[in-house]
Amino acid sequence: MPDDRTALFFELFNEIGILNQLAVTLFEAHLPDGMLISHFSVLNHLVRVSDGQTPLVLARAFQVPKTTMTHTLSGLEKAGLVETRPNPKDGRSKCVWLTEAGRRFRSDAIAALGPDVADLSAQFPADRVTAALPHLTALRKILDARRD
Amino acid sequence: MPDDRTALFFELFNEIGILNQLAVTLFEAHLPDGMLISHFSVLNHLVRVSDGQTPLVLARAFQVPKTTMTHTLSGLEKAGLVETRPNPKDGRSKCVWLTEAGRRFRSDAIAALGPDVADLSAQFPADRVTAALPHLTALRKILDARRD
DNA sequence: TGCATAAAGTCCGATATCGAACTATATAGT
DNA sequence: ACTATATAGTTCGATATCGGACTTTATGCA
Repeated sequence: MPDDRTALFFELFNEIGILNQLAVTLFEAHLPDGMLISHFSVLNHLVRVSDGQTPLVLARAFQVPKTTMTHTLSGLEKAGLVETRPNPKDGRSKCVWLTEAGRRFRSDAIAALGPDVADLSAQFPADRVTAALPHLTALRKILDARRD
Repeated sequence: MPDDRTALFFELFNEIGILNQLAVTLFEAHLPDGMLISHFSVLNHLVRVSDGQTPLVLARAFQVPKTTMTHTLSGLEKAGLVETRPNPKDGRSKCVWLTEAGRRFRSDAIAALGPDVADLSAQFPADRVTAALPHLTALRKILDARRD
């Protein structure tokens, strides 16, 4: 009966999947060699929110399994973009800190993406972003809460 | 200077990435054993749009590399959900056709997802979907056109 | 017609992702 | 304090994804 509604949600998620695909491809084209969106996203998150967070908190922020976050962080650490220290509050845990190189890498990446973003925002004005974003955020929170 | 705009787009794509993650996880939880969203999405596309399309057309529809589509289709074919026949118009090419099992699989999957979607649409009404969707579609088309 | 270039699909190698099982530490209940 | 259970993180094995190279067939141009 609410087959229309089902179809509507499928269409939404389909569109989200394709957009994600396109955005990842676009962004990764401007990142150096082995760096992926997953790496950049974590660095960006650490700058925007704050560093010193634990891997598990980061995994939850991006909604990826913790094994995936372990792998991503090990790549960042090997590249010298983050460093980890024991969590003083919890012996099982670690905290992830940005290095200077990590901050620089993030800045450089943003600068490299600048022209593309400028181009994009010429065709897709900021007010359309701000029109769509609250809906997406709301939906994300609902899905997030369901995942219990 | 338009650093705000850059940040805004990053936020949008970040939200899209997380939503994609959540949606894939939610959907795959209801698919049988080895079946993934990639498989379901292709079946759904073949039903909604039409079957008989070539792998390359499908790859473009989902914005994935053609090697990925080859792999996904081989999984579907091995499972007996699609079959391929030579393209009568082009000797290099094949056409992908749904089997009865493929149509049934897609129906069953949708039925299995029904309760979740119903649940979701109770919390996130259809008009919010229809409010957000045109923006996403427009952005997708812009990104799509850029990729030349 | 013949030849150069492009396009469709596959194969291969590298690696990102992820679930399951494991280790070490914390927490809760008695 | 002691034991049972839960949690943080890693390791391991399987596989999805993807870029690059290759094969085969089309197409464009002389």
